[in-house]
Amino acid sequence: MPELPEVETVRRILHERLAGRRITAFAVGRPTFYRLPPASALKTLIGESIKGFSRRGKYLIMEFSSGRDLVLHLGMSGRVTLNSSGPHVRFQFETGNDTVFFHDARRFGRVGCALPKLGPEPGAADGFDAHYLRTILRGRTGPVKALLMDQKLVAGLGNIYATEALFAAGIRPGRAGGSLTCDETERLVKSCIDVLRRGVELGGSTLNDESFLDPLGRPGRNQDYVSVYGRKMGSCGHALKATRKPIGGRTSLYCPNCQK
DNA sequence: ACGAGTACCTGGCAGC
DNA sequence: TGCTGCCAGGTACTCG
Repeated sequence: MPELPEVETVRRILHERLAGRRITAFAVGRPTFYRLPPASALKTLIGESIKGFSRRGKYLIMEFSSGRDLVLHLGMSGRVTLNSSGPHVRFQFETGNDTVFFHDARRFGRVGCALPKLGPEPGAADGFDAHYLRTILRGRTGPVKALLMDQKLVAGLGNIYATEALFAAGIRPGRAGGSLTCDETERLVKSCIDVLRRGVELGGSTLNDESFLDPLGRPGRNQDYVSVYGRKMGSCGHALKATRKPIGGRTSLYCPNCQK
């Protein structure tokens, strides 16, 4: 499922390939997302020139020279492909010699949505530091993993990277946010930045069947460096456990030996 | 303000 | 083999 590194991988490829191009056609598939601008609104993008692609958290932003933006969220099964169609195409557009397809089997993706309020991004010069993390965790009784995945507090982390960051910092996912020591908070800041940076450098994570592929159909390489997520044994050599209660509605893995 | 729960959706897979 | 039913997960919503 696309988190910050996967979305950034998509952004880089689309930007490099499509910046400066003009939209010549736009088509909407069926059934579409339950939230998508009407086809008539999308059709008004025909003739617009693509200034480039930017990103905020997990949101991909298509910027036009006219000043208009189209905000895209890939949900958990969204994919963008260049010149390669397939099932579950929700919309597509043509520009130059390329056709860009937006696929989404589970239809959790969104298009044209307004960018919501998002927290700072780990690794960006954005204010995500130990002071900030201490401030948002102070007094919180909810599990630290749920807080890390709350996009209003921290932008970009989903289940995979939050799981990995907590493992790297030696902190159990179910710990109350407010229970972290200063030392743990500092370790967690560093590990969030590290796991996301490595994910971006390696072109995202392509786990077994939850296959992320970039717009050119290439898998990421970060899965070879995943320590916990989707594994039975951690990279530390210990058997992993799932938290008794799901966190934020999803199962959470940790190493009972290395994470306190 | 906070935390917990649920709807949204469907491919894939475990279990019978 | 073929069926059922459950699980995965990001966001937005409701409820206490």
